[in-house]
Amino acid sequence: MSRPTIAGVARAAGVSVASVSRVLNGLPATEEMVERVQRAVEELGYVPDARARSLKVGRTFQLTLAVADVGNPVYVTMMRAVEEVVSAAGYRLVVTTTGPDVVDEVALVRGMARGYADGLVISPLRVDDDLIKSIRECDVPVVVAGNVPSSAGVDTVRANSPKGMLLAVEHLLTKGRKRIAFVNGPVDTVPGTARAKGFADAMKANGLRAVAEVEAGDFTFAAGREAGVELLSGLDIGVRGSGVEARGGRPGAEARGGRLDAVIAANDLLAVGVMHELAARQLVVPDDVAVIGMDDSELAEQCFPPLTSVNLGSAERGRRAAELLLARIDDDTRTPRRIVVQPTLSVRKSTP
Amino acid sequence: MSRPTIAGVARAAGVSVASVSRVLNGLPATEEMVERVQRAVEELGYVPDARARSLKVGRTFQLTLAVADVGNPVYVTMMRAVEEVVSAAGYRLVVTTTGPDVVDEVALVRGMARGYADGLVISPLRVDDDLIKSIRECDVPVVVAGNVPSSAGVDTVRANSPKGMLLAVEHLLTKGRKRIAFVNGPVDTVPGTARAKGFADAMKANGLRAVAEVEAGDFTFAAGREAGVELLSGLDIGVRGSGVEARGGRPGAEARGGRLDAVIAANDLLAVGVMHELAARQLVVPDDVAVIGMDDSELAEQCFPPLTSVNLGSAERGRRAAELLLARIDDDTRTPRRIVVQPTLSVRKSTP
DNA sequence: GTCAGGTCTGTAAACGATTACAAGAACGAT
DNA sequence: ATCGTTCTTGTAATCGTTTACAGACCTGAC
Repeated sequence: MSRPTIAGVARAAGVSVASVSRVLNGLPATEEMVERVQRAVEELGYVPDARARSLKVGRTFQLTLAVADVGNPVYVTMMRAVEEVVSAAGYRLVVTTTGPDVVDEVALVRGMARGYADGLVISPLRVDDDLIKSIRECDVPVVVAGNVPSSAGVDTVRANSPKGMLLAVEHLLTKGRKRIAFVNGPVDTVPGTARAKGFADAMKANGLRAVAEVEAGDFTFAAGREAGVELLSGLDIGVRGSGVEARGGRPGAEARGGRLDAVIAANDLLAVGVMHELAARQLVVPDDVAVIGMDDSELAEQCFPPLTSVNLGSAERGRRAAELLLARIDDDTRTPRRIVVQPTLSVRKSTP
Repeated sequence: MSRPTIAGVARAAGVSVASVSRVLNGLPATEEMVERVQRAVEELGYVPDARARSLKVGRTFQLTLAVADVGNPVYVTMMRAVEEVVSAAGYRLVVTTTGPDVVDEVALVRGMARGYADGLVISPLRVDDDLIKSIRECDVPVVVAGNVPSSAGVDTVRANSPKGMLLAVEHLLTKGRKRIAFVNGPVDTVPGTARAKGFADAMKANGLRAVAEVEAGDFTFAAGREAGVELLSGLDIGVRGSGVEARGGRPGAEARGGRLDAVIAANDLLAVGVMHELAARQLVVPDDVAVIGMDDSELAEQCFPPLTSVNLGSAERGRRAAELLLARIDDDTRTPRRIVVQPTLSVRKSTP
C-alpha cells in the first residue's frame, strides 16, 4: 500500500479534506476537530506531499545555492552562512554544483523556471550576456554572489578585491617585501580579471612592479602547483614579468638571491599549491618568500605554515546574499541592490 | 504576466494540451505538429513545471545527498563521485547538510516522504534505532554510505576501517615506529567506534600497546588541535594510555625522548590538527613523529608535509552508493545489498 | 420567535502537468 | 463504395494539495 494522502486522513478521521488541510495549517478549528485529525495523521503516518502543496501555493520553501566547485573551501564558509540565514527563515537549502562552464550556469538558471526552488544564490566564475539575460528573465529571484556589471540590474553581493589586493601589497611592504609575484586564476573569469586589475593598481599605487605574473589554469590546488613550477622554474613560458624577466638557472636561485621575496595568490588553493612548490625547492615560507592567499578559507588556517590571507568576507557575503534573496522573495518590485563587502587581512605565519 | 503554462502553448499553437505534452515528451506526432508546438514553445519561452510534472508522474528526477559536515573534505570526494553517476543517469543531484545530530538526520529522512527527491544517499555520523526505522519506512529508496547493522536490512556501502587501521599500523611498523598514539573522533559515532575497535585490533595483532588514545570532540580541524594539545601536554586529563601513562614535564619531551613516535588519526582533519600542535612544539613530521590520517581526502595532499593517509575509498563508496540507489529505484524488491570497499594506503611525506 | 451575525465545516474548483480513452482522418483491401 | 486498420489528435480525468464559496449551525438581541 502506498503513502496515505490527505483524502485518506480525512476518511480515517471522518471529516472533509478541507478540514484536514486546515488543521494541518493551523487555521481555526474546534478542539475536537484538531484532535481527530491529529489522531488520524499519527495513525496513518501521514506526511503532506511537498510537490502537490507547492504546485498549489506556488512556493516550494526551498532555496538553491549554486557553486562552481565544491572542492573550493571558500564555498563552505559561504554555504554555512547562507544556510544559517535561510533556515532561520524557514527555508530548506539545497546546494547544487555547476562546474566551471558558463553554459552550465545558464542552464541552471533557466532550469529554475521549472520551479525547483523559490530562489537562487549563484556564485558564477564566468559571466556573459547570456547568463545575465537568463538571470533577468528568471521566474524566480536570483541573487549573484559575485561581480556583474551594474547595468545588469540584478541583486548582487560582491567582494572588493582591489581593496583586498591593496591590503596584501601594503602588508608585504611594511614587512619589507617588494619583489612580489602574482599567481592569478584564469583571467577570463570574473574574479580573475578583478584580481588582475586590483593587483596591478595596488602595485602601481605603491610604485612597484611585479616580479612575475602567472595565470593558473583554474582556481584549484593542482593548478596552483603548476603555476608554482611555472613561476619558479624561471622559464620564459607563461612568465609575464612586467618588465623584469625571470631567467633560468638553478631552480629557486633567483628567488633566494632576492629576485622574488613574496607571492600573492588569487585564492587560498592557489597559494597552498604554490607553497608546495616553494617547499620542493627548499625555499622556506616566510623567511625566503612570503605568501599571501585570498578568501581566508578554512584551508588558510589548516595549511602549514598557516596562511596569511585576505578575508574577502565570504561569510558576510553569503549572509547578505541570503538576506537579499529573502527580501526579494517578499517584494519583487524593489530596485536591485548592489552590496559590496569590505576585505580585511588575516595575518598568519606565511608572512614575516 | 506570469509564466506560460502548457495551456498557453496549446492555445498559441492552436492545438490541444495533450499534443503539446506529447511532442515535448517525444511521443509520435506529425512533422507539422512538432513544428507548430516547437515554435510556440520557443516564442513563449515555455519551460515545463517540474512540480506539476512530478506530481503526476510520481518522480522528480532529483536525488539527494545528505552529508553531516560540508567542511569535511572527504565529502567532496564522495560528492563528486555521486554526482558523476547520477547525472549520467539523467538525475539532478542536490546536496543538503544535516549537522552532527541524529535527530536532524531522522527529520531529513522522514522529510523525504514529502517527495523532494526520488532517492537519498545519506552518510550518517550517528545511527540509532529511530534512524534505521525511518530509513526502512521511508517512501523513497535510501542508501546508507556508512555502517549500519546488517539486521537493519538497508542498502549499505561502507568502508573497512579495521583493515585500514591494519594498513596504517603495519606501515608504521615497517618504518620502525612502535610508539603509536591514536586520535579518534567521538566514540559515540559510527566511524568513531569502528576505528577505535579497528585500532585496538590492529595493535593487538602486532603485539603493540597504544602509547595514548585521545578522543576528539568531533571530526574537525579545531577538534584535532585540541586533541593535539591534550595528547602532547602530557597531562593526565583525557589521556587514556593503555597501561602507559604520559607524564608531565617539558611539552613534547616524552615524544622526543621516544615516548611517542607516531600518531594515527581517525580522519585527515584530525591529523592535520594534530600536526599543527606537533609543529607548535618544534616536533618535526615525520622525523620526530610520523602521522597518518584517514580518508585520503584532498586535504591530505594539500597539507604540509603531505599526509600519508588511509584511503577508505570514498570515491568508490560514493559511486557504489549511487549505483545501488539507482538500482533500487529501478526495482524496489531486490534484497538489500551490503557492499564493503577495501582500503589502500596512500603513502606521502608524513611518514618516513 | 425571528433574524442578523459569527463560527465552523464541507463541496468543488483550482494549480500544471500526463495519459487513458474515444473520436476522427487516412488508407488500403475487398 | 464499404469496411477494418492504423495513426493522429482532442477531451477529460487524474496526481495531492489549498482555498473560495456556500451551507449549517449556534448565539444573542430584538
